[in-house]
Amino acid sequence: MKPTIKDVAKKAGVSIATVSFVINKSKNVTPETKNRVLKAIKSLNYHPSKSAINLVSGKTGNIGFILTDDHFLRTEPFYTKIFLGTEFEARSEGYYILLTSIKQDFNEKDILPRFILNKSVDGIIIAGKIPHSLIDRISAYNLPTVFIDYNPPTNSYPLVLIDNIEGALLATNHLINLGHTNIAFICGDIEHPSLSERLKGYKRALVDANIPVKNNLIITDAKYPDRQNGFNSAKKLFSRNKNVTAVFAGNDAMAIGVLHYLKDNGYKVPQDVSLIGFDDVGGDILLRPPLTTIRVPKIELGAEALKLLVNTLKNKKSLSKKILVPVELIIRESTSFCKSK
Amino acid sequence: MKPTIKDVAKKAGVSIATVSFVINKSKNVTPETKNRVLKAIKSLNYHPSKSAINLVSGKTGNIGFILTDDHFLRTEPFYTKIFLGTEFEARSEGYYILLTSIKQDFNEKDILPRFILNKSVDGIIIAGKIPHSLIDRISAYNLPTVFIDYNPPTNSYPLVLIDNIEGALLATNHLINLGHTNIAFICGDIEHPSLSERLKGYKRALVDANIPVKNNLIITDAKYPDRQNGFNSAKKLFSRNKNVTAVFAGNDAMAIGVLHYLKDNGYKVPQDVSLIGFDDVGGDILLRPPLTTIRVPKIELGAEALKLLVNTLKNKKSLSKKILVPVELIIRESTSFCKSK
DNA sequence: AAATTATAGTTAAACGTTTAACCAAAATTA
DNA sequence: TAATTTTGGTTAAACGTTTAACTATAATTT
Repeated sequence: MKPTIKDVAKKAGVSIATVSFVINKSKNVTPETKNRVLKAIKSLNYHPSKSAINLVSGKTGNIGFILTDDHFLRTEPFYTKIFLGTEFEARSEGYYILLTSIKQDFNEKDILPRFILNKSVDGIIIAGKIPHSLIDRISAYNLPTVFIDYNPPTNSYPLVLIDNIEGALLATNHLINLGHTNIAFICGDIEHPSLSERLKGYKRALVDANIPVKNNLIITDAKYPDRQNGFNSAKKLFSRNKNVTAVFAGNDAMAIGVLHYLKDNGYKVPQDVSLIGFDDVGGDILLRPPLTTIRVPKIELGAEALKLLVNTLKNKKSLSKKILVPVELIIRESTSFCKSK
Repeated sequence: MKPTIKDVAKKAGVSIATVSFVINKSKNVTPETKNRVLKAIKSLNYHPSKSAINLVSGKTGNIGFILTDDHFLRTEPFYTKIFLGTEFEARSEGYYILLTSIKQDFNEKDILPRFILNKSVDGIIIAGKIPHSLIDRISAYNLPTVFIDYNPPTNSYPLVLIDNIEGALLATNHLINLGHTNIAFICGDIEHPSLSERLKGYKRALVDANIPVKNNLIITDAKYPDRQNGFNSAKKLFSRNKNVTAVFAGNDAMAIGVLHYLKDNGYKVPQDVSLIGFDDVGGDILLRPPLTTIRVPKIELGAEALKLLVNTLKNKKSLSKKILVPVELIIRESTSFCKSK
């Protein structure tokens, strides 16, 4: 049978309270007894019962992680990496993560994640854009909540966001520095704050460089920003615009779609068209040429969110912080000097 | 404050035991009192405390799900879908899933998943191939364990496996029926039981059709079976074999790699070469032509594993069952009649 | 009608911790 | 030296359930 604190106490010749004090580093215990207890713990291979701890503390030791299906299953392991970051950080903090996915079109009829209904979590991390109605219903349970890569318009939650503006500036300036002036911007799901910020950064970079912002070089829609969308948008762009020399895609998935379009239509990358993405999902090793992109530290995003949430849980006071994780320009082979001058 | 069973009891005018009996459908309770209790539960929005239940039952209500990093992060959402199946099924069974990833090169020094060390799970599901040393160390904790898509050579665990032989027969016969005779087989990680079975099925189909099995048409290695590997293997195959008219790749990822190679080298699919994969991961919508493949019901794999594990947990006796989930031939556009006759 | 059994419910112990309240001995202060 | 404080511990209550043991009443059997 699993050893309990009683077994440890007996073996060490102390009361169970003392064992508890040793484990939790509270109260004063002589180094001597402390060692005896520690030795007993080790020799019995004792691990405190989570259930018992949870029962007296009123906590669950769990944190819920919510993701939409499409984010979880998308080809590029963007959100899965974020989850990994959270899970990894949770190990050191002693929390377990309950991952659940919800349908992207979650509606009033759908039932909330079970861990919320059953109050089996101490807090929640929500990664990516989720429907409004869901946010409202979750907030009714007022569990501490942290959002990753999504800034819900209504409420003021702690946030862990990508420095999208900076990234977009980096990307656009990179193209400008290479001599490009006919720089297109392609992006789906433009209602998403992260993506609309990338558009904002793109525009700002152009303005700063005294390059006019042309609307026919900007292809955006509200559809899911995946490869297919990138392909379609590229088609739209190039069919009415022959002199584009560089494309900044809102994320790598769309950039890959653009790349497919360009290849299919005889454009050479980067000789004819430079292409830059965003995210650095780097899944597809076969991609030729390797994609220049803006690296988003995905593991870190997840880890930061967990830290933020744990802080909130410990301090009780929600510090409503907003963490902006920095991005980095990764130059590979899909961008080069503008030749068509 | 969260309502407890006491609050419900008081509100319904019964003892807490009666409330418990109502919840657990045990013992006799008059429909009348039952309704009173149910109404009280609803009006208070009462949810039993997991911690308390776990404490008295000695169970945790959690199930651990172990996956290697590369499986979790691979481009094709194969194992992620399996996880989704498990998680979904767990909802109806009332379990929570603790997902953790381990390094693919997990070794003696690495520490076991926390939920095992802390005994925070009632059972474990392991998806995909994992290192031997890990299996041994986990088995020391003798937690009920179910394997998905991997049959560890040493021990006799309950298994949920893909019907790989049947799938390979289906795939190869499909090509044979289209008139192909020079059918190649390409696959990495051939030590993996699932993949070596696909090879076995390939051979059997050829033999059954009186087509000689030629070793120079079989390209296998021990590397991870991803797109890159498929690309490399195709290169190897076609550089020494010009008359191949059909390729059966061990999984879709490798098939996609093969497709890339073929496209890059002027082969038309399916006009020059028919190509069939396995898994039906169907991630990459941009893939042209759409891949004929063997569909593996991934969600079902995960769900079956959970059911199997829960049964084991409830019956106490490990029924050491082996579930073989059926596969299905999905004909798309990457295969066609053999023209070179 | 008496004896037995089934039904519907209650009481209280147990699960494994944390922690407030307590206490004796040792150390410090006056 | 006596009074006070600190140190190093113990005892026992509490957390929210389940469930064995019990009881009173109703239903059934003889």
